[in-house]
Amino acid sequence: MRRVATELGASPMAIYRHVADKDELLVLLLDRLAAELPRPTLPADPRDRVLSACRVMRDGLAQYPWIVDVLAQGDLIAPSILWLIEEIVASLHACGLSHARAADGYRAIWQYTVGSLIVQRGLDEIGKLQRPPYVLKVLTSVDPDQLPTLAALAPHWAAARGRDSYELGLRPLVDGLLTIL
Amino acid sequence: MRRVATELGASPMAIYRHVADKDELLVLLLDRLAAELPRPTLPADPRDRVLSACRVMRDGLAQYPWIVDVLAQGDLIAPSILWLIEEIVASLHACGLSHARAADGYRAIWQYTVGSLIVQRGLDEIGKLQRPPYVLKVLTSVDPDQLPTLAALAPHWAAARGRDSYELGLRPLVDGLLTIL
DNA sequence: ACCTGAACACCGTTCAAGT
DNA sequence: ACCTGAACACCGTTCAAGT
Repeated sequence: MRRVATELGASPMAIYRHVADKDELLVLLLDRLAAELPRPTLPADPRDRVLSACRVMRDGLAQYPWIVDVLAQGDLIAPSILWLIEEIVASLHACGLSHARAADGYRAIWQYTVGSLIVQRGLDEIGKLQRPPYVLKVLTSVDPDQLPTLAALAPHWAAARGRDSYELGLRPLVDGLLTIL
Repeated sequence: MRRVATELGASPMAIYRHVADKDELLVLLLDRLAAELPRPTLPADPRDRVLSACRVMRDGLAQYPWIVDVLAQGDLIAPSILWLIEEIVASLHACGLSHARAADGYRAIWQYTVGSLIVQRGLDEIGKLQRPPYVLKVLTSVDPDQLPTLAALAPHWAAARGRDSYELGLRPLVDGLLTIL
């Protein structure tokens, strides 16, 4: 709030005439950014449509690193992004899922998306600080006798850093959701 | 740091003789909690073993709400929990995944787990505050003409609050990871 | 070797006062 | 109707000084 105020050339309290608290300002900001999000034409195939809509959601949320902190607080949604959620649940439904399963499916996708964004942000922050990642150090210096598989995976962790981490689980997750057992 | 200090009956700066900064204290604390985690006997079937190990990880991390904030910072790992990660990647490997795919699979599972914990914590916080959830209000008051599927799902969101949100996507995700296309 | 007190540079927010 | 200044109750952390 103080930083915004000085950037506006006003006192911190001037903001509180227009907004109840920090949370309200963040919802308004989030909603404005959501409204500016492009609405790309999505594939006709419902399964591809789910995947594409998810990627649009992820990319939109990944645009600003502070959004993740807001999402982590929970109970915040941008009304002007509802069309995207509709797109996802409608496509899940079109894939043959019941309404109940589509709702659960969206929740699972949402959880995965939030997690991916948070983990990615963490990696980016470490990368910016030029500090060697502690997680990587621990994972690549395990005792091969005690933890053989982990030791064998050592070279894979560093290689994985670069690739898009969202795709890793998105396809499997959506595949799994659409495979009714 | 100040709260810990007063709880110990010492000055805030006394802590800094034993620990470099807040992060170091948190890793030590996280590692101690991880060391105390029970090591249950996991199912022999590798697929069930993955699922069980994931649930142990989730339950361990869900024990204290502050852990989520620490994880959100990124680049923190408790060395004394490596046996569980070994368990997961070894089981994925035993299911037929290559080392590279097992590493990617673990990352996907990790992302989903972090997301699930964060979303769940958010819901719990709102529940504690007795405030009616804003997300729920928005989702259950959509225009049926504009967003028909979302409107049809309205009753499902409230019902979903109670159930365990981790299970929602864990099975589908692991199923999807183990289904090589 | 271990701890303390004062201080710095931050937060979000309340409250009374100004125009 | 809109804004300001001082203040409150917090943070993590530095730095010099104490025993």
